[in-house]
Amino acid sequence: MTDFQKRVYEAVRCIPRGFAVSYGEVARFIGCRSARAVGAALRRNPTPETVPCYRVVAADGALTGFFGSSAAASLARKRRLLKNDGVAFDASGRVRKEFLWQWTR
DNA sequence: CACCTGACATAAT
DNA sequence: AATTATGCCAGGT
Repeated sequence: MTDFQKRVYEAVRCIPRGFAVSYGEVARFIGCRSARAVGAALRRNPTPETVPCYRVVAADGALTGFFGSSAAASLARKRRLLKNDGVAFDASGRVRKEFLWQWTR
């Protein structure tokens, strides 16, 4: 477990139920300019019970991957978890903007 | 050390 | 709205 990964997981644990944040937002919060690096850290989530990685989505609300895969079935699972949290989606399957959250600056 | 690959983001076509 | 080009950077090889 690298130091970078710890920072990512710690940040993601703070995302409140019923909201989603973008990879870029997580990156910015932990002081990194690469959203891709965040995705790489979440690619293999070691503790799904304590790190709700399904609450992390693309900047436009799209679901780009889950459980190490971007397959439709994985994304559907991710969508179900978010829905279960009360998050709503638009017609094109993206998280509605009013459910996108971010750390207060 | 030098590539290479992405669960990304943004600007320019 | 959709596609392309660039920048990004941690991890693995």
